[in-house]
Amino acid sequence: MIHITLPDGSVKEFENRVTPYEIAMSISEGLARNVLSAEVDDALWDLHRPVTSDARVRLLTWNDEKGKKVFWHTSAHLMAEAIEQLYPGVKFGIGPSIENGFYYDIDFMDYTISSEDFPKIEAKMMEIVGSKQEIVRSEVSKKDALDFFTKKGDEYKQELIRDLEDGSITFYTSGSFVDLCRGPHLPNMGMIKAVKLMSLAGAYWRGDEKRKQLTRIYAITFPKKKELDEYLVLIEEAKKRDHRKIGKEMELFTFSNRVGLGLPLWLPKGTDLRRRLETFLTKVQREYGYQQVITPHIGNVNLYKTSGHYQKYGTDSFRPITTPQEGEEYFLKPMNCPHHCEIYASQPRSYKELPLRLAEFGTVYRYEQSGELHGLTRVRSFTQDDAHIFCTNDQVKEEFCKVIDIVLLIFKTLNFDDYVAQISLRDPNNKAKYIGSDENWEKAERAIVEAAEEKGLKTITELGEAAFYGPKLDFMVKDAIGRKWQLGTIQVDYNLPERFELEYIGSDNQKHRPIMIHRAPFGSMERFVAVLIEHTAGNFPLWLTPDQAIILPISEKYMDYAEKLRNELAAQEIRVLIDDRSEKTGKKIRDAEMKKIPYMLIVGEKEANEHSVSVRKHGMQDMGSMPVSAFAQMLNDEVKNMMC
RNA sequence: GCCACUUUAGCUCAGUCGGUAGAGCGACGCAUUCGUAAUGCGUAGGUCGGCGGUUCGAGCCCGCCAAGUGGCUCCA
Repeated sequence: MIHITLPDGSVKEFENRVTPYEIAMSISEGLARNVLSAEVDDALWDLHRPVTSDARVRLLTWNDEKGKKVFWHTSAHLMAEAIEQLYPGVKFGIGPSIENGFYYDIDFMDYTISSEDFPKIEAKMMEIVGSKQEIVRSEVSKKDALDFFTKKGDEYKQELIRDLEDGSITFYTSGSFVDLCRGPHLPNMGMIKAVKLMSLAGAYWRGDEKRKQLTRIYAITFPKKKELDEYLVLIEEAKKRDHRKIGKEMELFTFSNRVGLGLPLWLPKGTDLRRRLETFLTKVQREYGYQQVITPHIGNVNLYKTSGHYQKYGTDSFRPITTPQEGEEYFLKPMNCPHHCEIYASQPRSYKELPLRLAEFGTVYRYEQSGELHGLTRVRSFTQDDAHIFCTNDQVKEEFCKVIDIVLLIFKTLNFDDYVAQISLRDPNNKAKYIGSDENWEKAERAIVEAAEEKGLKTITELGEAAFYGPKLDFMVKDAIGRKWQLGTIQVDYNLPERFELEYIGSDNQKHRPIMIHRAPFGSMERFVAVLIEHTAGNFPLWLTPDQAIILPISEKYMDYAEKLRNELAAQEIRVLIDDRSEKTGKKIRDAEMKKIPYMLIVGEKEANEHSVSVRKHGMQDMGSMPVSAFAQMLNDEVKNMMC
């Protein structure tokens, strides 16, 4: 007898072997129909692979992330099988499941393939699905595995096998298609009811730029046709939130080839919005004891030799600027910290001055490969809401807490609730590659972990992701189509204080080295605004939006009143426009709605006589009329309530 | 930078078989003076991304280049 413990704690007894499928059957037929895979003592398991000893078993369905992964991984095999049938002789790299679907990297040899071939491949996949072929797991020896793919002539699989341990290698066979795979898989392809090939991309074998580029096909599958349709609608909706589209429509920013790639031009309305964010943060930072500084956009090559960036990145960055007479070399600044270090070093510092917090909205320039540029999220010129905190070892934790407070205040003010904080620590097995003493690192890492904990952040911890100069905490959010971006960042740095020989005089009258914390709660203004646009779909909070209200006169007869009204509201710091076109009210409302202006003020004879406005809120119906003063009060109250 | 695709009016897009370009929105003008999501009529606006080739003739076919999009690699 063996004992199977289910997630709810119940225990079932079976003869000496049982498959997860049989376990599902013993619970209900419906479950058995829907179960995709299983988890046996934390290992993923094929449905028909027997369990032969006591174990904890969790049955996985489409509703489990892990169940989806198995479903999509099997789908990758399905796609590969279809492609092998259509293009005999192609070679396969890897084909994993991803967050939404899966991909397969394929060497198409002499075949050329484009998205026009997708329907053909999809049809072949559905044909294979129709045959409901079973998927069979087999354990093979390393030698047999190598022999198989040597014979097949697939050097990519051979390379993968060479890195594997003998005795742990498994093949999965479906129809004529045999693939090296850890599994597990669906018991048969028949469960896949809808397939869609999404896109095509080049991908270097093993992510190495120097190796061959394979063709990556992204695709997704579903157990129900309806779910595919819903997914496609979701993607269409997400595209409507794309900050590049909304940024153009709302006249926030633009790009010009003549100015250069990846160099954003902020239009008046976008600048307006950005300035308000900057003013907001500046005010918060003042309360937190920051001092504003301004530094130039370029720095002498020696600055970057001192900082170490020249040695590390000099050849990858923009080329230096050379002065005509003296031949001095300057670089566009790729970061603000070296300049700020020199401000710190400009005078002797006492421990009584620490923590010293220097803040700057500093525009930096970084070379990014042309193919990598993307709207406002990946550019070559951007403005960091940068600050550097110079403090003692003992102050690191408190400073971290305070910065987290600022980030959370911003997120709360802007209703960002879907973020993850990533703590990046040292690789414990390779401490040698990091600068700074063991003792300091441990203290700083502990400080970050504790600070994140105290602030109740939802965190993930990544070992080995720390920069060589210190551990860090990054705030990650997703854009409209699910891509993850780093926004806020807090980084401890032992390196620059060392390189710039920064010092302070302690209470013991001895010289000490400060610790530096880099931090940017927005990250960069460009990226933050991009994410904000996608987050709000352009419906910015009232305090941020470029235009808060628009006056819609019923006819030209009420233009005088509209003008008077505008002046009155503008005097109360309300940003208001007038639609003075000779259009019908319905048309003006429609246009104002589409421009996402929060308040529409319809004025005609009645309002002019009463000194009132008829208010319509964006996305809502008529709110009725109210005195002008009441409207102004309401607006200002709304703004006040938004500022946490 | 690499792979694939895309590029037609300010925007969104159509353009058949190769025969010198169209729509809607927007802009402008005229009429209309209007009460909660599109008033009517008219006008202007295009070296069809650029350069070269094939052809009697190229938006359409071919080549090169540029930019955009989706990825890869990288991101101090």
